[in-house]
Amino acid sequence: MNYWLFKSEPDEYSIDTLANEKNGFGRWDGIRNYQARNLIRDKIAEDDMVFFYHSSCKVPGVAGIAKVVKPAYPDPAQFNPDSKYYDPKSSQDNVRWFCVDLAFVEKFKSVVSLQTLKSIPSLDHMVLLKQGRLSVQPVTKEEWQTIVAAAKQ
DNA sequence: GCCAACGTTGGC
DNA sequence: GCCAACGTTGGC
Repeated sequence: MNYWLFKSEPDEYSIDTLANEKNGFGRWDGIRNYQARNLIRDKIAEDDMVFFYHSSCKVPGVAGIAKVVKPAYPDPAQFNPDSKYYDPKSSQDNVRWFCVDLAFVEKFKSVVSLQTLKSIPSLDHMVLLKQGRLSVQPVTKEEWQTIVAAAKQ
């Protein structure tokens, strides 16, 4: 079982949005970056655990936990001309983009802010702090446990 | 709103 | 295959 961090702008889709999904899961679509695509297509499996990160907002940071309930499948938005995620270069027999389904697990009492993450020395090498822009990224077990512990304080 | 740090595109 | 121009992300 592996750990990941997924970023979302809470104005678009927040941990509360996921928690309130009627069917109990939400589709994580709209990934249009090859590095992120390769991770979800090739590495992310059912039951993997995900930190839900809020970006581009007042207090950026980890807002809670989700879980992968369906591994990678073709993102329908790439075929939909009305979607902002439409990709004319994609086709059914040449699928470019993939999505996964996530289920809500837990919302932290308060966001573990980016500022807090930066202040924890053992997180120095986190991808989040090294490569700020990647929207889907791996988290080590140690990093996972450190951040969960910080959330419980 | 600014801007650094990327990623992508397309001419050559 | 190089690289300039452009686009995007995301913290501040």
